[in-house]
Amino acid sequence: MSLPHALLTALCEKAGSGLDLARRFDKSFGFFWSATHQQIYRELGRLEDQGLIQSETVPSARGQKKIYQLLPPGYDELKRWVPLEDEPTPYRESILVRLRAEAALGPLELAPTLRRRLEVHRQNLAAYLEIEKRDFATSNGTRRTALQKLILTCGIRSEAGWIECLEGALAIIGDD
Amino acid sequence: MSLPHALLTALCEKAGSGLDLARRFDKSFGFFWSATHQQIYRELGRLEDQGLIQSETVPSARGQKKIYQLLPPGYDELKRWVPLEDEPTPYRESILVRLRAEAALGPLELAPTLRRRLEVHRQNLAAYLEIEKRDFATSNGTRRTALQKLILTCGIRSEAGWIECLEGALAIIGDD
DNA sequence: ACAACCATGTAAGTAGTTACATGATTTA
DNA sequence: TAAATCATGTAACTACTTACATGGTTGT
Repeated sequence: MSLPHALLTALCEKAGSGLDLARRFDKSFGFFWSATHQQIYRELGRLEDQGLIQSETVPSARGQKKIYQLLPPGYDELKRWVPLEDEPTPYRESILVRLRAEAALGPLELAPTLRRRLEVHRQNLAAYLEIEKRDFATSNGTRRTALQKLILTCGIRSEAGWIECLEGALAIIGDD
Repeated sequence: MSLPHALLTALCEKAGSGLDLARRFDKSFGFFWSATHQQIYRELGRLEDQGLIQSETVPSARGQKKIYQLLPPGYDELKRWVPLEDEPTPYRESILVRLRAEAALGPLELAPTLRRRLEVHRQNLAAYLEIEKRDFATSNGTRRTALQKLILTCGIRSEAGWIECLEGALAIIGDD
């Protein structure tokens, strides 16, 4: 439900085209709000209809690019939204459902699936640590960078948590 | 997308009515797959149509209860599903979007919202620790209880992670 | 010429949310 | 007798996913 505000935030940081945004959502931005390019294009259209952002068609490179930028009303909307009450995202983790079913139904060859997930989270962790080293090497900068670093730390902690959880599960179910 | 399998797992553990399941999903089960009663009733209907579960209408207490139980085909379907490839749930955390916007737009009275979220996660953590103390006091039981404990530990770690993250954010933005 | 990529979309389907409806039974 | 709780649903809506469409440009 906060896709529009995620996009406004991204555009506030830097103007860009739909594809630019899709790429940012695939990388760093997508850690806290993932979205596909279809969602992004549709939502950019809505935000422009509402007068919160503005596009400029640029006949650059290949095809035609539409560079979006934040307008003052979009700025205001974002400021209004930020301090609103916030509910935790409903938790839905299919891997934990699988583990619970495995607990109830006995050995079911779940180990390969767990190992694949483990590999994914190890790679995520490595990527986040790389970003931390590259972008936040120098300790405490501004309030802004401190907050950005905190968000990254949150992601690092999350990935580390998954790794511990999955290693623990593999230790219990063994190699089936 | 795994609501049907979450329900099959819950019914595999113990038969029950729609309301029973809704209550279980509000408590322990909901930690790894949350669902509202509307979703649950609809999905139970579908699962019965597919012949995976069976209901027996019991004229008990108030109203009429429909007790569902897992049928052999439901059992088989669950066994088939457990070891399938599993993708991480797309990450969507509006509070992190708010923090990122706060980083970009300067002080915006976000502290009260952060404190409310912090309180939620402290209560969740306390509840999980209570369950751990109550249900998993004795160390290593069966494989089954070891897995259930692991899932709980995963939840404890997640809540502890949020608490650290939110305390860190409050330390940076102060009391606005 | 053809593959790979840039760039923006449409269409159809599934999953989840929000609001409301219904009726019975216990408790105050 | 009114409120709270048990118990099961329907209807309408929004968000997200999956598959496909289109057309231009660069590199081989």
